[in-house]
Amino acid sequence: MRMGYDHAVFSEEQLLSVFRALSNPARRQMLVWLKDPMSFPDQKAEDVEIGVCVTDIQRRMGLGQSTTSQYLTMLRQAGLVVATRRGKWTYYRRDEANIARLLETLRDVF
Amino acid sequence: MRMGYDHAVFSEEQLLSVFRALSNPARRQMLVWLKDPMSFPDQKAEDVEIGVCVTDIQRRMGLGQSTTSQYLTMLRQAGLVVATRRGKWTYYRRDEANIARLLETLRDVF
DNA sequence: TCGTCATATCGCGAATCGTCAATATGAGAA
DNA sequence: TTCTCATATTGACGATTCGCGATATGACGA
Repeated sequence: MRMGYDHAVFSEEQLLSVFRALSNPARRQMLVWLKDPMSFPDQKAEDVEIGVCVTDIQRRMGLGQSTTSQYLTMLRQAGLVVATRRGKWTYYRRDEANIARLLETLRDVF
Repeated sequence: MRMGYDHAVFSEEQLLSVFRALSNPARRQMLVWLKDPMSFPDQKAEDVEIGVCVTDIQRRMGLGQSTTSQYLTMLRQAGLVVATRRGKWTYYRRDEANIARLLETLRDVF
């Protein structure tokens, strides 16, 4: 018995949302920075696994609050990050498993 | 002595043009179909290495002539395909070498 | 030199994107 | 309940994209 996917299948729509999300330098930057949550100045070590909160991401990105929130929503809908609500904060972290099988799928396009 | 790149470097601008080019189902389809030039109905075996001409691509895509030409130009500027003019025809083929090192670069983003 | 064919470029309207300020929602604190 | 903070949603508006038809360019054949 095994887990995960042999051959990840993404719908055209899913693929579209992924490429759209990535065709913006700010959103790509978020994704790269989220690889290392501790690289955010105010990140607490105990929250590393749950992710980084929107305000911290916003400050580092230098974008407006609403823009930051929207971009994170896009990344989430594209399946690139996962959001977890805890108290009044929403933490975002990369969805590494999904990103991995996405990279696998890209071999079909590339 | 070796050839190629250890660590492919793409500028932010180049990456942007790549993701923009791919964030359109029609352009992605072109790229996939171009993997096998002989899959185009009127493709001649002797032209396989040089690519497929615009008209053949257009017919298969079902897009307008100008749209097809523009999309191919985008794919070329993104470094995903190469154009070769021969007589009145322009043949397009995938730039496999560049696509390969692009896929390598994506590991940094993903 | 003409006419024709293959391709590229231009110009367009409709749709979407980029980003913001303003406002709404929702959860703790008082 | 009421205030405040973190986040999400809405509305706006210029910039860009989508795909087209019309037109320009460029190469060949007559």
